[in-house]
Amino acid sequence: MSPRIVPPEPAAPAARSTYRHGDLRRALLDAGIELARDGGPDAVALREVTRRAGVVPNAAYRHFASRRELLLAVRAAALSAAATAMEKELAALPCDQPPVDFARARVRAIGTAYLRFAQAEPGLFKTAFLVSSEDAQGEVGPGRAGASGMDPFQLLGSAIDRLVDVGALDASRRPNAEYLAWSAVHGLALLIIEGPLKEMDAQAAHALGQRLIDMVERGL
Amino acid sequence: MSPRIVPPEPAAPAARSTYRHGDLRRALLDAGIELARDGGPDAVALREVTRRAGVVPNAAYRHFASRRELLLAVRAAALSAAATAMEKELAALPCDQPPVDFARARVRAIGTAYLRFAQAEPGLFKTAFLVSSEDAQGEVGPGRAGASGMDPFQLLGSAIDRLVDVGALDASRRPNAEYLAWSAVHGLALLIIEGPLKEMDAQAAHALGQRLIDMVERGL
DNA sequence: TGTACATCAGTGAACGCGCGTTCACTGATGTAC
DNA sequence: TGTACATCAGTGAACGCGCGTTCACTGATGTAC
Repeated sequence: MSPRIVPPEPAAPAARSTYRHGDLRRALLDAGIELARDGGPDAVALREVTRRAGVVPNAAYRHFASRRELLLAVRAAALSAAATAMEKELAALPCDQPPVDFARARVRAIGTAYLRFAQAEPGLFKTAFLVSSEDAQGEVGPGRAGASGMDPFQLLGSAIDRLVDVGALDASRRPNAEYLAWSAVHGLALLIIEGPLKEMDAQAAHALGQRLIDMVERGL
Repeated sequence: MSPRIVPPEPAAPAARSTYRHGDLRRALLDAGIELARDGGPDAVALREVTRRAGVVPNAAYRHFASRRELLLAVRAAALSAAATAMEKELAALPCDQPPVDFARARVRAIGTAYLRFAQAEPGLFKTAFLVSSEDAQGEVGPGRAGASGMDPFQLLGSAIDRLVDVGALDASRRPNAEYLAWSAVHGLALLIIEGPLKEMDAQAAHALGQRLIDMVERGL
């Protein structure tokens, strides 16, 4: 119908009626999250993000000082999503059990959620937990947290604290214990999403995850 | 002295007297290993590799079909280096101990070597163990092994087999046990070289590594 | 209620970068006679 | 032992790509009078 030859325009952004965008920062962030979801942190390219938002590349600089700042914002969102997944897993636990069991179950739930999140959202997982800490330097703030106001690492830390409180973990073993637990699930998550366990089906991976968490619980 | 103005030539490659190179494949591979050592797998760029070998970019195509093939060769070398580190750690173990202790010590030694290798050679470690398995598809062969003829994964697998042989691990727990052990050290290695434990000094990291390996031993 | 103006979000064009890869070539080497 | 020739390792030049970032601009918005 249209006499104009339309150049290839994959996933044409919703045409703006106004000159101004409305909420470009949000749109850029959403596009960044989408890219991270599909391709991990390396896929978050400033140019592609603006393309998806239907805006010229340098427009991003009104909202982010650099590609790095955009990536950190995306990473915060990914951390927040992970925290939310953990909170959800925690909320599903039955409360009517002995405190020791409950405390142990909480730690298990966090590990399980970590592994599930890695499998369900490998791109976001990598963005949240595989960006080198020097790239992410000096960024703490909110935005990384779930509804509880805690980020994933804080959730794990407080669950392990509780283990000590109820007497399920000797206080002498407490220091750095979160890194031991985290190491185990972190490593398995990577073997599953990028490593030799990639071909493993979700069910078998979940079973292996539970064995891993058993190992941590027994070994901590 | 020279009247010619020499353009900036960082780390000038040894000038060739002959037209032919001699062993360009080896030179490219060595340059690739050096780049991987300094910057991990992403740093292995075909152009930079040829630059360091003092050769024009497309010369690489006489020896590698693509950048990917070069990277796989570098990765094989990195795996081989890791295997050698493990063999060295194994060789240092005293043999005059009960078989159960010895078998356990072997597994510990492999984990310890894995963590030491990660700390000593983070770039090579990432190249060996962080390249996604689909990027590395269809590449097995030799060149990944140490003197024993086994690659790192085979070394771990056979150490765990021995645990079963001497009765230190129930056969029913054997399947996939290597992935549980691997997960733990893999995760810690990453937390140390790229994650929040980056600032930890080598000594503290080693101590934490030993605690982690204790945990695995107790929990397997 | 209407006009002048400052603000500043998004435009348009361009920069230089390094990358992987392809092409037709040249010239040193080693082999066959 | 000496020459003709095939092989093939490395050259030279170019391609198109996508990237991050900078510049001077334009035009819609909201505020002050």
